[in-house]
Amino acid sequence: MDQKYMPEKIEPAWQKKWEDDTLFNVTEDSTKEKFYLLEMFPYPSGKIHMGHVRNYSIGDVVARFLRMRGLNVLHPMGWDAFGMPAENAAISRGVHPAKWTKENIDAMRAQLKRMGFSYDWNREVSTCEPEYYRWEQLVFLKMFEKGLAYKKTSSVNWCASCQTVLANEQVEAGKCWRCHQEVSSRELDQWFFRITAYAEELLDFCKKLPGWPERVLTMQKNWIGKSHGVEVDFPLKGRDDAIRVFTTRQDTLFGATFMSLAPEHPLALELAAGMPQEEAVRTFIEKTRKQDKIIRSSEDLEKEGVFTGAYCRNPLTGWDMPIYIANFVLMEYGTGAVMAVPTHDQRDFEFARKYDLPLVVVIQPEDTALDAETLEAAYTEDGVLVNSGSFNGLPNRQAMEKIADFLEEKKIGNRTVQYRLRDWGISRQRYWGAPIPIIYCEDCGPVPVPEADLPVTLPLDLQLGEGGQSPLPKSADFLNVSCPRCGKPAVRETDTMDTFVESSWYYMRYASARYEKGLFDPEAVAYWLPVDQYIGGIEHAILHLLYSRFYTKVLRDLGFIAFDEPFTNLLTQGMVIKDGAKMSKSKGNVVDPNYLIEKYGADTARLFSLFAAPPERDLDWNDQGVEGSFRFLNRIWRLVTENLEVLKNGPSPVNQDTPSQALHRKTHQTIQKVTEDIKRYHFNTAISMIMELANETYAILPLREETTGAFQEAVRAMLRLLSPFVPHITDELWYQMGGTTCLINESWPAFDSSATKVEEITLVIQVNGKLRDRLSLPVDVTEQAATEAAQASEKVKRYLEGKTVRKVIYVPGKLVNIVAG
RNA sequence: GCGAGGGUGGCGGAACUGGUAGACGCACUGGAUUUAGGAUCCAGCGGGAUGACCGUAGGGGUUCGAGUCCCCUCUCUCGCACCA
Repeated sequence: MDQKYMPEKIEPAWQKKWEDDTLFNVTEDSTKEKFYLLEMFPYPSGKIHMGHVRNYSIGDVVARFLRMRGLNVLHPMGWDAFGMPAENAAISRGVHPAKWTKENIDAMRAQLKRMGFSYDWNREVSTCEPEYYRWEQLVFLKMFEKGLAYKKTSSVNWCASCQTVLANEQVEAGKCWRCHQEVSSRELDQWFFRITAYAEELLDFCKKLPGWPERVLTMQKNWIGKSHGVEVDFPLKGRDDAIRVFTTRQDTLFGATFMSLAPEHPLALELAAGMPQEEAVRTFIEKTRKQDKIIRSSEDLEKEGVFTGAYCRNPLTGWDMPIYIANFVLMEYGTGAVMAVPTHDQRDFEFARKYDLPLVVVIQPEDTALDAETLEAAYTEDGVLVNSGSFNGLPNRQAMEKIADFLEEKKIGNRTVQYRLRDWGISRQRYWGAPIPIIYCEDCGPVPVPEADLPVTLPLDLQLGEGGQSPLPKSADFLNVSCPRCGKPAVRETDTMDTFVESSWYYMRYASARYEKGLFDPEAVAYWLPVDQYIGGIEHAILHLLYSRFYTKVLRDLGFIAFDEPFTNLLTQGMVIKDGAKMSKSKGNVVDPNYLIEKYGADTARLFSLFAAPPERDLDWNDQGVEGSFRFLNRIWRLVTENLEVLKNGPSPVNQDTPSQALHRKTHQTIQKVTEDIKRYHFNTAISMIMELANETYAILPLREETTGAFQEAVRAMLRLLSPFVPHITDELWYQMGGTTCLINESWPAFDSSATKVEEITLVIQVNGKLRDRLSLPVDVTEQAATEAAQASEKVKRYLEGKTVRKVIYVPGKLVNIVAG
């Protein structure tokens, strides 16, 4: 009696066999073409979710497919194991972060294995292990040496609920990216990575990453925010020095009527000193500095300022310009000083109206004169220069160049570029992270930990504080050391590194995960890296992907590696949606992969997540759709098990009868289509083509002597084509049919182009572009014969009645269009 | 506001360089089988007054022919947003 399809029985058995046979473990092999396929590693939260199932199913199809095509495929998995949820669990449940993390990793590893993903587990990496982060500390020291890691006091983003600092990239619309609480600002002594030193290269290589989605490159480009402009000196009245401003609108220079300084500008207080305004200026500066950073940089903040009492001179007009302190001017961008052109900048306009400052129109539309008195908003469009001395009459775009030339000639200013990108703040006032390998000595200042003393191990015997504060500053054992330079008592840095540092290089570690002599074995890295295909969520478009690109360039410049970009091709998969919303606990629309595996098996979970939508789009989860995928696998199961005797024999040659030839053709068309579709990551259409093949294979039943060969061929191809998607059921059926090798070690089926050829084609006949008939004609029909056949058609004749044929369009193999009127 | 990407049956989605719109699946309808339910199998399934018509957000254009190319409008999603 045939056995029912019971995934819960066969799947674990195959997973065990794969593991026992170390089927997925790879080594460097210079005789084979390598392919490094990587999916973003997960944070070990304890359970996989549908996003993981989808991400890793996509990756596994590609990995298994390329393996079958003969490539040496590196497909590793690991854990982004540092981070706050571990600390939160420690606080709420009293478990140590290390224990919590380890248990979660064990649970998730088991789940991933239960999904049947083809990872080389020998290369598993967990970033919270000293064997991993010690190399990150080494890189930190090298960066420190080169000035790429440095410390400065600055106003930083502070998340009160997470009790730590956030990088600019980790603040989303004023809220913490992780806990979504309001972010405020604090003055803190922080470590930074000098990512701005690579701004130009990070931007430039956007053009050199053709394998990345346009969307991601655009987001990175916007984030880096390069703008071209000029720096201009405005001489201070009564002093020898000048205020330097950055502007992208040098064409409006003649309209600059006052100056705005950031409250943090070094000259702010100095200029007001001794003036009647001094007290007002001091109060204003204090007030603004106390103000929340995010509120301060939001557009709807009322523009406010205060006059310093000082003046500078417009270098082109010679006018005296009052100098104001303005709350909307940011010290971190440009020079912290802005020349104010109220007629052509909306912010300056509002400011000028409020404080009754002069307005001068210098650009206006070609045919309309603007009146500064009655202007209701700044005119920011293009136009022609007026009130601008010798530049009058020039279109402003041209004037930009001319004025820039003029400024450079007169040595008043220089063309320059500015970036929006800021340096990456990596200090975190957290416990569960990689310690920053620095020691503070009263005499020597910050001293790097000697390389020989690495790693600086995170002590595991500490208890977390009540409010989530790091226990490191209170741990005498950790804290107290002697200065490596002078030997005097000193203390360790107690901040840990942002976890994005770990994820910036884990993909290199996989190349030689157990290597003990350095970050990685240079030969292994030279063989495997860069990653050929990276797959992950779009939410990392800026954060992780920009940091990784930066870190790669740093490692290159430190001499560790020879490539420029870490990920040659990037695929960003869409979210998993249910009932119109992203799956989330708060929405209550979460589907647990465990439940799916129990009810339908891993193969169904994989199949549905690949079939329901193309990878880049959001996937709408539908329980009935899952049933459909399960049903399909049952169909495949029965197709094989009910014809096992026939399938065990053979394969015998395909007969020449019509049904056999039709199935034979469909088999080879399917091989061709599925191969092409997997190559371009159109898994949903690949699967639907296999479904069609299954339908046609069923249609040939019941088997007769002469159709056996075609049937055997179709089934054997079908199982191999399906195996990257649903590896368990296909291996099971393959072995039942007498196979002795797992399908991942079989070769991918080749298609016979002569088999896909047809003798007859359906030619579409149109009259004036409208479909009127379909004719079955030989493939090699001549244009003349096709045209004649078309005009002979009864259906077509009716439409031609009373009309003259003016033209006939013939597209070989497709259609005949008769133009008549 | 700026930038990017989308709008195709009841639903998820197909359609390579312009050439049969709606593959495949879900849901639904009818039938077979069954004591019944489920499962399975067969058939149908864009709309419509069911032979000549209309249909890919709406409007215009190019073309023998447009979901696909061009222009305008609407709409949704995402990213950035006082960056001088």
